[in-house]
Amino acid sequence: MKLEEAKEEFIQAWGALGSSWGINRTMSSIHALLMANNEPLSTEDIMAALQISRGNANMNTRALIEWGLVKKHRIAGDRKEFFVAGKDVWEMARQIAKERRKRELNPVIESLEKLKDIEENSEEAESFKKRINDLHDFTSEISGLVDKFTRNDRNWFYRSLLKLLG
Amino acid sequence: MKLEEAKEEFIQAWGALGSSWGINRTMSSIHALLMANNEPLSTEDIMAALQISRGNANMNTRALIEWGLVKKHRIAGDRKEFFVAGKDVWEMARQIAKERRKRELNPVIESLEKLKDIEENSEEAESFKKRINDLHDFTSEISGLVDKFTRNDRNWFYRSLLKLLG
DNA sequence: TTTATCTTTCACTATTTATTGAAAGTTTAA
DNA sequence: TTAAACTTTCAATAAATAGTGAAAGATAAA
Repeated sequence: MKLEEAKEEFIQAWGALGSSWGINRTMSSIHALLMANNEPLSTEDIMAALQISRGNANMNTRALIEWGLVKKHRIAGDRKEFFVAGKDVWEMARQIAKERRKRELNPVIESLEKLKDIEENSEEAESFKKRINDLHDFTSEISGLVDKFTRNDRNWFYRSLLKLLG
Repeated sequence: MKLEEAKEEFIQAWGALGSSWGINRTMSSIHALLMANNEPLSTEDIMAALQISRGNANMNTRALIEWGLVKKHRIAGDRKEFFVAGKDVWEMARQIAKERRKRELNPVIESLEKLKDIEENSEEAESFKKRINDLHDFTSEISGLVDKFTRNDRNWFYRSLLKLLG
């Protein structure tokens, strides 16, 4: 397979993965494009490579920066902004986990906490309370795991995982 | 808080979580509705509770059954089908992990494998190959972990997790 | 069989989400 | 300052996704 062809397929595959994870296709395509290219790319490069509008390119590079997956990069003597993707896969995973915990897990945990105090004591109410409690315990556990994962250095989780899977 | 109020809020929260995970809102609302109710519910019950059409209720209960999150339940002397959600949170998590691995992780791993054989040897190609390799290693590792999680009994993963976090 | 009851399908419609592009805003070199 | 170079915003539009409901398809009691 030729390099350029491989890059295109990679952008496709990564874009598809993103959209099944609630991340929009363009955002993950830009991420893939930047991962596939070592040199920093400008907004114009991105527009040309993915055939998208300036507004779209701008919004999504900014989102990637917010997620901590991409960094701005200045090139001396050029006024344009350039973008580069982080190079470390584990660091990338950590950033994604961190964002998603913040956006998705935390709100659900909060909701579940609010739902804990139900004034009724019927059998039905007790059974509902139990489920809510189980869910709360579970999501808190996962949240704690993700937190440890995002806080620790790269090797910590990797070593533990190898031990776990060994 | 009153029980009925709590149920409604739970359905809301679970629906919102689902949609940020690429699962449609109705599907996760039905799931929440069934989790909130011990007794089996019929399609009509679901239609009434969530104010949705028959077609929609049918499609999404079927999807939940495919995902292994909900089971059909027959009530003697009644021709209607009733539905119940599984009661065990860990079992639920395992089913979701299993489905998502199949639908999302596996295709990406396949793509990455195909991308490994690039005929070029330029510096750029080598660097791209390295990234693809790193990603492949990472996704395979995660896939392996998820696989162990889905195959083993509830306590295995829980114990491993505690060890990992200890 | 027949027929009443229940389930599934699917073309159409509604809703939600993503994208565009032009105008407004910002920055910096001269 | 000014004005060229670049970035951001946002109302309008397009595209994707979800939902409806009526009709067709099953199923099973009589």
